Amino acid sequence: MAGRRPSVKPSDAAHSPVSMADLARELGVSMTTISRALSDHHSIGPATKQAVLKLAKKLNYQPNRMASALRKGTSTLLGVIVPYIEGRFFASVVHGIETAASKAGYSIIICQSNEDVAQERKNLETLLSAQVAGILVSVSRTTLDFRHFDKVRKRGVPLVFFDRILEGDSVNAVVLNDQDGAYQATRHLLEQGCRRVAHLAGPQHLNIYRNRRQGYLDALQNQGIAPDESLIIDCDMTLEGGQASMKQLLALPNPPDGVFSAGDWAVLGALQVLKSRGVRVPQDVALAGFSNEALTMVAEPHLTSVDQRCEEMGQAAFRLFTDLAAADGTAFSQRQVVLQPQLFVRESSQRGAEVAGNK
Amino acid sequence: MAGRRPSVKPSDAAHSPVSMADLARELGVSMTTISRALSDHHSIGPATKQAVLKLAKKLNYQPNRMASALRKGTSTLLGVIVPYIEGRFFASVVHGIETAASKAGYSIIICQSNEDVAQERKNLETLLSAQVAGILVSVSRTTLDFRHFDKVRKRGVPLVFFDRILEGDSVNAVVLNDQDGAYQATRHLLEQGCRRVAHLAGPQHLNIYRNRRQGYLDALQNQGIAPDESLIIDCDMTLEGGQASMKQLLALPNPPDGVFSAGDWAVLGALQVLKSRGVRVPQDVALAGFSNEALTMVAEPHLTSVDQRCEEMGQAAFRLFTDLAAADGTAFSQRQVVLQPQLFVRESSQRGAEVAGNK
DNA sequence: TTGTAGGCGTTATCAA
DNA sequence: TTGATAACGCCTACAA
Repeated sequence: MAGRRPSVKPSDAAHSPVSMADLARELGVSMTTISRALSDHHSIGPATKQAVLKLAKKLNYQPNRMASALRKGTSTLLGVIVPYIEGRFFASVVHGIETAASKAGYSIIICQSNEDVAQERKNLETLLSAQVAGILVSVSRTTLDFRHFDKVRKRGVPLVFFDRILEGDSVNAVVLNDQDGAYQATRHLLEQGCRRVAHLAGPQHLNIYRNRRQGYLDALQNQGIAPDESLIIDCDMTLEGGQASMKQLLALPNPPDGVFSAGDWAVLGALQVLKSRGVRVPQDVALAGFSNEALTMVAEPHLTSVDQRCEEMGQAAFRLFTDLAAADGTAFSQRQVVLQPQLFVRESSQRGAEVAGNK
Repeated sequence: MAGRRPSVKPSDAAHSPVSMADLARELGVSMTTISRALSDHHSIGPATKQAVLKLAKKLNYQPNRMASALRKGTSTLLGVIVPYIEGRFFASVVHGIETAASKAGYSIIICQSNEDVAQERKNLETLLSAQVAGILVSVSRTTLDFRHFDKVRKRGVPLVFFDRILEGDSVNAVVLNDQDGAYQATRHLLEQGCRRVAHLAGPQHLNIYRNRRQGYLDALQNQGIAPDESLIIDCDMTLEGGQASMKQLLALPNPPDGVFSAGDWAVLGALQVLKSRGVRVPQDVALAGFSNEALTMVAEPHLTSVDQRCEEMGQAAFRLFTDLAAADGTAFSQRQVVLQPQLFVRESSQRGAEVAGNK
């Protein structure tokens, strides 16, 4: 191809970018004309417009979004705050947001709160100071009130919460119907013939885990089964936590024949304990988890799980932002988008004739 | 806690942020004074300085980073381009970058190229147009030349590549010593008594997979073993690809007793095939993978794998950026940082007395 | 259809 | 130690 690049010249110093003023000077017209040509304004001669565009391309003109934002008072930057970016869920949501945002001409600034309110507060300041057009946030585990978000509202910056929200407050949010997901999973276990379904419950101060527990209870009630408190185990949703919980359940005088866990790692822990004790899955104990992590397809047997629609959540969050931005601060009426989760049935819960594959 | 928030006032319109001019007016001093007080400039009376800071806090003043950047010609925004954000590797690297960056007062803008050069080109324009202070990039799979990066250099914007780089070109980069990682893994298999070690090789146009293959060959040579071409299988590094590759290997007249895969998903596929055929792991065939994905601890037996030091890579990339920025365009001499991978030995390759646990 | 001029919020230069 | 003033690059009344 092109010959090898000449060795870097020492005097290859920063080449200042070309501005509208440069184009104007070059063409002998005013900056207004340039501006209009580039922004596809009406009232501009097609000839001049073409000339401007051509020169812009030739000189490799790049608009300065900062200057534009400063002038217009609104940028094309979007702030996103997540507890952490690692792990399937948030990474996928961010993927969804970024994809939708970049299509619409927005860039996203990512901040991590590391599950710390203080950091979350700082993130908010950083983003406001960067003049973002909107902020999308999933609150940290340690966020107990909303006061620090008031600044954002006062500034008229659209604010959208996703997944983790503080309940009892009126906010714009995109959430998963965790309750229904849990209901689906539990009902499925019951339909597979389970009579005593246990629940590994997550930290109850988080809305998502409260809702999953409620969905579990709903499914039992719907089948006329009275909940048994000894079958509901508090669990931190880790692998080890799942193992401990399962041991606790097996130690019961009347152990369960099905387990619905609010998380996949915990249900994996449960599976490991069952296998180590020679308990058959799903014949003796059927299992279902929540999140549809990659591990569900690695474990043996494959684990039934509830999918959280991560990408859709990201897309929906972005759309909600654009809606709010379009409403232009006039109607900050709180809007909630609720996504429907989907149960993926796999071997760990399938007691029927043949074991259906992945899907 | 605090009483319930009053219902949203309809006239709760966008409250324009307080600027330096506001502070100046309020205190009856000039904007220059305000600026100096806030930027901790010398030559300012301690009394005035205190007054300014106090008022700033009271009125909740937030500096406008855009205006500052416009004036100073350099922002505190950092652009990051990755092929995709999902998946453990890039998410972790981004985590590392963000953590280091936010400590230093930078915010990061994330772009995904979706493994597409055209998109990558667009990302670059977007970032330049956002006036970022630097760009960190892991090139897409379809990037075959560097021309589109020249613009970045011409602008004097520090450019750092990480993990995936185009070889033969002089760039600033942080990479993993893939060759050594592969060498470690292969040597380990040989030390466990394997005589015929196969290799599942990734797409050879990517430097990382070429280097892993080379490391494999080096280890063989180091033990005086002549490489057997039939034991080196081209694989797309997916689960299915790993399955197919393993079947191919088992069909050989003289099948291998060890497999080093350039990726974890492929080695998982291999494991599945071996188990389904009743071949014992690690006794009959020992396995090792690359990436140290979460799945290595889920599979049974746990999989030996090479860790990529994702977070360190992110940190190192950011540090390299700051170094370049400090050099101030004077010395764009290419600098390479090479990280040392670490082999995590687990059950899938451990033929010794007792099977050591994780870590 | 085109041009002039002022300003977005900040910082740097100069003079007081 | 402080203040007036001019930029940075862009947009947009308003005037021509």
